[in-house]
Amino acid sequence: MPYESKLIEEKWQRAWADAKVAEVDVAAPGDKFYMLNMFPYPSGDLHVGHGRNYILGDALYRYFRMQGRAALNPMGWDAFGLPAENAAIKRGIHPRQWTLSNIEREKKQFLRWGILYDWSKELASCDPEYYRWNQWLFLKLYERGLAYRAKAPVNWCPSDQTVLANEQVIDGRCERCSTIVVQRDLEQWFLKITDYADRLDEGLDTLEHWPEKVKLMQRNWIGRSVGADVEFAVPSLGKTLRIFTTRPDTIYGATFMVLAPEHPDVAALIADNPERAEIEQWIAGVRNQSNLERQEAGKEGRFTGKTATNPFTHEEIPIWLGNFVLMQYGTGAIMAVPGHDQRDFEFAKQYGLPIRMVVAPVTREVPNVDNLTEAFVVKDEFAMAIDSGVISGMPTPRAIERIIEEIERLVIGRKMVRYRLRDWLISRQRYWGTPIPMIFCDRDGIVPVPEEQLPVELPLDVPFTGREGNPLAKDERFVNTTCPRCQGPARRETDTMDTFVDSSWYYARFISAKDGTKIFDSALANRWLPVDQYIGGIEHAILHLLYARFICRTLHDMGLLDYEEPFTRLFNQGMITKEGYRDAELGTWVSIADVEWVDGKPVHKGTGKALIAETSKMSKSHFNVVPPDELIEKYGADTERVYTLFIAPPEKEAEWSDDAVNGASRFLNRVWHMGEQVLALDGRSSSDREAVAERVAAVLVGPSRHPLTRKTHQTIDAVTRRFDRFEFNTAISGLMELSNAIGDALASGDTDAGTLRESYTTLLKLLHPFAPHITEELWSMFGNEGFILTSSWPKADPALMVEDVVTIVVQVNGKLRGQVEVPNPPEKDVVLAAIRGNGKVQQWISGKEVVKEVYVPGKLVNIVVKG
RNA sequence: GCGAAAGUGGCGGAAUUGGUAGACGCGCAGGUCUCAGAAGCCUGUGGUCAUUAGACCAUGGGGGUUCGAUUCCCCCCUUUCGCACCA
Repeated sequence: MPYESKLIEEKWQRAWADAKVAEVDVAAPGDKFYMLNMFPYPSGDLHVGHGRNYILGDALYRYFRMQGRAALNPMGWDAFGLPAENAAIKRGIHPRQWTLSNIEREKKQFLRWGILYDWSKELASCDPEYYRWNQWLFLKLYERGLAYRAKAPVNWCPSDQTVLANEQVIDGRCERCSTIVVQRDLEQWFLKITDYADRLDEGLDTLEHWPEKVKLMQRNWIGRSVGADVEFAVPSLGKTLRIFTTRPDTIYGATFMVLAPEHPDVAALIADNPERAEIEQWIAGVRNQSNLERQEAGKEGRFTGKTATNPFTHEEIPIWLGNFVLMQYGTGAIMAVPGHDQRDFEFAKQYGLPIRMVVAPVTREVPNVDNLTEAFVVKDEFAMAIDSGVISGMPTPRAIERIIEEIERLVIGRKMVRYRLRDWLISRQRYWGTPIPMIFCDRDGIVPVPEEQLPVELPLDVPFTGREGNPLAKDERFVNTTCPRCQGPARRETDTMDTFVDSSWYYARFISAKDGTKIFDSALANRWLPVDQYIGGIEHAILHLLYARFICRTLHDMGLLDYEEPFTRLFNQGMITKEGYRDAELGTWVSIADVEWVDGKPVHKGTGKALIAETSKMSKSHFNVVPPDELIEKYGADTERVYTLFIAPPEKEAEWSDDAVNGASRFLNRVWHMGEQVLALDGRSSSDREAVAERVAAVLVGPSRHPLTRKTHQTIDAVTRRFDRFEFNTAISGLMELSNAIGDALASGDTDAGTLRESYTTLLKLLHPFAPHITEELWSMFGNEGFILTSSWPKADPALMVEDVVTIVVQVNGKLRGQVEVPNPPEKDVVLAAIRGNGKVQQWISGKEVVKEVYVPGKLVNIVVKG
């Protein structure tokens, strides 16, 4: 009987769905295991690259089920977002309709892959029943002072009349229309993630099962720096300017100050400067530049005309403005120490400002300032302060501590920890998102929408032109409302929330997805959270995961959750790439249908122009997408699953190869036909004396120590360990080895039916997470009741795993001279060959007299050689 | 520039604590079956030399530790990724 993947797969997909095998009663007791794939944005078609992510999760889910865990594996949709709105503008489909039809398509695809989700807990962020809790969360954050409104510079596309996210700005231009993006100051809503910077940083230490890489990226993003804030007096203004520095020990070398052009005190500083007009013009120019342009322009600055007093040297030092000082970090002002900071050094050189050395290498001469080509930046034990008052002679780490004490004693500043992290700007001038539940009243100002009025529903019948900003702002029925306080006329906030807000707490909602009375059930959430295994792409290493960690802490502080960390274990799978072809001159991508091969080189069919082959992420615009449908049609979903996990270690990027899929297909076909052979064998021998003798022998002598049994138990052990370590590729190779061994045993005919059957059914169980349909079918063909999915994971018997190995120790005059392991029972020749073949051991043997050779199975053998 | 990870056949990649480098698969070659092809099955497949037995060389390069190094240590080279004027 041929292996009919299509029939088998449809059959079992229906059976699992009918039996609701993946539905979990969250109130029932059990050894809970919450696993979660990052919920997808429903963009339409899923390709094999997406498949890797979900197949991997499903394999794990099935493994945990077979291990007897109460595994929960829910799925939902990150359904708000820009692409839906763009589709509406481009094709005249309502974002909601577009999104919902995509959800249907993707859901079907999950089913076809044989992925088991608990669909009873499905959620979509564009559903008012979901986003009302998003709004509720916002109100709670507002109550706690964690949501605030402020003016901030944003990316504005003058052509599209809208704000763009940073990701939507490509090389300073609008992603859609290529118009140059400008900076605009707008009133925006922020979430105060900076209040949690320290806790988010410290929490990383508790995440033992997160990839080091992700933790490091988050740590860098948060950017914790320890230093000091110091006040510098400005006598002419009668006030002080506060700076932040991580190197207070270099304060004796601070020969000037630099402020960001946006600094609030700039106006006062240049008020009576004769060059004021020019300086203001320069500031305006700098403010208009993007960060990139600003950096490319090099170091530029202007002298304010005023000076500040260095609190330690008591010198008057000039106050400059500089394009390299950022208003968003620290205090927007620095003390410049050109001798020991490269940026200050470059600025000083450019404007001829004094440079002074106040740190020197411990072991070498003090570098001569005049010959200096770069700043001397060393802050370890091998540097010390010089010419620096009380800290002179101290190694840098000690000098930093000491000078901070001094700063605090003089009450001119204090020790300070600062973070690079900025507050989270969540306003989007976009339609397809959660409306921010706020009302503007002329009398009462900003008034939150009362909880009982939630959700503030997104009106569905709005026009989409794509050219007049947010359509929500044009909808008078939505905008005009009454003030909850004074009942007078008021206007609604028309900005919607960043969709990262939606995804920052969805994992908790799954536990009580249909609860219409609260955001989630705390008691149940505390039982099921945190997520035991979270799976998703590395592209979310910072934003999504950081926001989720932040919101989890705010929920914790509201008393809704016992946990601060939402995800115990994190796994980032790698991307699947594929070769595509692009025009050698223009760089534009060409459809594979238009590629023709001439002398082994790709050329364009129509024009004959040379093409370059380039491997990249699967994308429609690169014409390198592999849709799963044809693949499943031709080989079956099980083949795609096995191939996808076999292709490479799961965390690595992997290149798709249409040829290599054959390998997985052959493997499953072999397993299928082998099953038929084992079944036939079984039927023949089950009633005869051989089988009875086997069973008697098994009881009397203990289990078989047949090599196939040993291989089977070694495989159980290896596959189990590899599952725990996410080494799916080698787990599958181990299963291929076992299947080869069974095939050999079948072919040679020297293995009894019982041993073969035992090994084969074990293979089916171990293979099930990877190829669920075929194994479920074969399992039932062997007359087993119930799903293989709900059967138990095999256990390896250590006694049956051991290879008999003899370790041979070669000693010369009692001194260890070599050691080799050889399989038991060792023939004399084998031992000698092993010794000769093992590196340099032969040199110790040759010319010496072997006085003793002992061969004892399973024991250490000494070969003592007389020197 | 700063930080991190990684370099093993034609390719994807294996190799518990240092212990027969190249498992498993792709590809390739030969064979079998066939009128022929496809699929399947069998055999071979790191390099050099050798008719064979076998020998030597090989895990980016160089050095070190060790009886023994893909693995541990030092230096160098290359690639990829992240951050990027964060004081």
